[in-house]
Amino acid sequence: MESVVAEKNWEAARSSPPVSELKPVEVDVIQFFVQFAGAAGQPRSVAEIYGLLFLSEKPLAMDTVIERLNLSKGSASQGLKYLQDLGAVRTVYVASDRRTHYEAVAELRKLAGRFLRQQILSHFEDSAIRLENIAAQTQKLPAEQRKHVAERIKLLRRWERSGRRMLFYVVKMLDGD
Amino acid sequence: MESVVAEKNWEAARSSPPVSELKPVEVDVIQFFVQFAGAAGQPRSVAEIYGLLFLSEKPLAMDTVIERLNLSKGSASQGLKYLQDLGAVRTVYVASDRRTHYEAVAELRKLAGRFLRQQILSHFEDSAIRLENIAAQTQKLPAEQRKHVAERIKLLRRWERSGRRMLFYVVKMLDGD
DNA sequence: CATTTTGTTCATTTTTACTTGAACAAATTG
DNA sequence: CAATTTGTTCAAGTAAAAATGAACAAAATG
Repeated sequence: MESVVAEKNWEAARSSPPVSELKPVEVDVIQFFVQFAGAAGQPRSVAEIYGLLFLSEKPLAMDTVIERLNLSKGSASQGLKYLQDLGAVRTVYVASDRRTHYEAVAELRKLAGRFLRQQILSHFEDSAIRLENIAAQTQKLPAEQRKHVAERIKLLRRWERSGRRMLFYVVKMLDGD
Repeated sequence: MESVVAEKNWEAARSSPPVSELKPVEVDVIQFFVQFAGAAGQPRSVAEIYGLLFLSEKPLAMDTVIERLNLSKGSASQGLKYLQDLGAVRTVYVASDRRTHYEAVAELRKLAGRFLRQQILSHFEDSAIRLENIAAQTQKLPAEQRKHVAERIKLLRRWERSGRRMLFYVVKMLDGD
């Protein structure tokens, strides 16, 4: 019995607004984002932050994110910065509160479009040039090998163009609707 | 002087066919695949194996792969199995050689199609059901929250459908050409 | 059927990616 | 301008992913 009372006192004596546990819905939605982030090669903490903001009715300050998700200051700061750079989160001014508040960008176009551009398209950046360089090396090869290798590299260059075209196409589809 | 001779003897005495170092072109092409694999969340060793086979004129046995890439037996075995399951590599029978030989599947359709199906599409598998479950939970929420949360989950479901549709579309594009 | 070759499996090690927390800087408040 | 709040950075710790190599199994050879 005593222990219960003690616990209650401790609860009551805690620093001002008691940290609200995540509600079941929140847990599930965040979990949903986390699982997707896994597929997209994004760290768990980033997905958690986005999920929390996505479901939140109003913008949240970093403190709140830290408390509700039990994250470290570092992860929260870096994660929010990352999301902001990605364009998945934007800052919001809240009157009479010094702290920066964040809200989720919830438009698939922007979200997916920027993600594809930054995470995937960037990998195509120098690949064309690199393939040129490789193709150049072909010259120095003995005749028998040259033919086959050149063939393969030609194929690679076709793939590169196909991939690029397809990506642009997908991005365009997203933008258009 | 003696030491040099000794080295030469040692060289000469090595097990039958000397392990050929990777040629510059091979290094570059493999490096190309490795960098791409990074973007696609695939392990380096797998990319190396595929790269080597891609450029090889004839199918290679596991031994050769191990020697030329300096891989462990384990990595080679697992990597080849993985690539085979993915459909990126196929086995080839070579007369008068007991060992299994492997060659790269070099058709973008098959390659990318299977990759998208196995690595991405699978993540969409249960997501629809999970979103249903989440939506159901909405009922238990106090009225004020319910509206907003329900809205968000509806949005999520739209995203899920969009993503799915787009993926199917891309896969179809690949198959069709 | 003993021996060698070929290949798989998996516990362990190594490497990489992620997270933490403390030190610091900058802005704000009284 | 001292004290507090807010936020960033980064060295160090932790967890997750990948690679290794030894033990094992299966098939082939002589």
